[in-house]
Amino acid sequence: MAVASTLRHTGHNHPRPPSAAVVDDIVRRLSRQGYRDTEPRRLVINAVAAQRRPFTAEELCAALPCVGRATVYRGLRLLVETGQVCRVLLEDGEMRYQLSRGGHHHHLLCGACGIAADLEDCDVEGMLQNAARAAGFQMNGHWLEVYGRCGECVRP
Amino acid sequence: MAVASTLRHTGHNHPRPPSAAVVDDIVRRLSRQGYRDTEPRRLVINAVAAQRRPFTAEELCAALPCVGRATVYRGLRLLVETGQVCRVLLEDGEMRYQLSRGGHHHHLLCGACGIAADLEDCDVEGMLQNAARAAGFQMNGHWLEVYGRCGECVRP
DNA sequence: ACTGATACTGATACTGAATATCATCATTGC
DNA sequence: GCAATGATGATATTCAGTATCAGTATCAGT
Repeated sequence: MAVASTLRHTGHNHPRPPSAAVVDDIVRRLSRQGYRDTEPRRLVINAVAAQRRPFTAEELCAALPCVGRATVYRGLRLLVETGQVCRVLLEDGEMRYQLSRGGHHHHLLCGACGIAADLEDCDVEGMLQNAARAAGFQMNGHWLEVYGRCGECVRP
Repeated sequence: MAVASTLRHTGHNHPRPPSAAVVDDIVRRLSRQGYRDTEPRRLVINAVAAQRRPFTAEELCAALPCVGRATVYRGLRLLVETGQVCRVLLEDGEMRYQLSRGGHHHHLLCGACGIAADLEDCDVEGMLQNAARAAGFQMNGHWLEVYGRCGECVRP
């Protein structure tokens, strides 16, 4: 039902060389939880860290032709479950993924170039808590995405 | 990747008798946009209006064994596109649908019984506008879902 | 270093939601 | 009524995601 949105793919669109430190960090955190350090898994993490914008599981598969589909999907799911990758909901309902920089945050999603920036220092929680309580509802969590145009795409 | 959540299905769970006025209203609005008034389509609208909680397309198909699958899917999509049915995002990422009572609003989603109440009178827009602008972002829209427990499910 | 328990991999098969196709039918404007 | 055309639904198809399972790699304990 979801339809891929047409994105204007601008210059800042190349996969970035993933910093080894970031990848090592993730592997270490997985290790601490009993997950092994394998080459295919490192390849997946590497590819995830190389993405510049929210990606789909299929895109990851395409970027990793030498890693089995099942392994890519399992690796991605593991990263989501351990909170190292966060889900990003596009305006049309499509679900994508992105390396999480940790902690609770929301995304500013540019409909033109597809970039997702993090929105921090925003106290929606408090406001929502109050509004929910007023409706006799006990709030435990929320999901928020903000759509629009990033600075790069507004100016010209 | 999304997994169906286990819901405690409480008493307030029967499909409600859909008010003919609501259905007629929807049909009239579709008519105004050039869509025909057909029996299968009315059946779909009827079933949508009868739902007590957010539903999936498949649930709708199951509730309408005498209407073709394709027709159910087309009907539902039409209602979403014309803004008469809104999408509801569950905490686990599953997408469901619900009859929209019109206008922009957010949902209070009970993880226990699955009910979705509307959250009104909540000025997240303003706060988000400011936060986005501060980040050099031009906000055009947003998606917000609130998760927790409804009054019914908290009390006992 | 060796080894055994076991977590991981990946080719393949499978599932299930959603859509495309297309001959037939129903609705609406005239 | 009647023609134009939008809608229907059986069927085939696509595609993302998962289950299976035999074989492999990893790592803790020796």
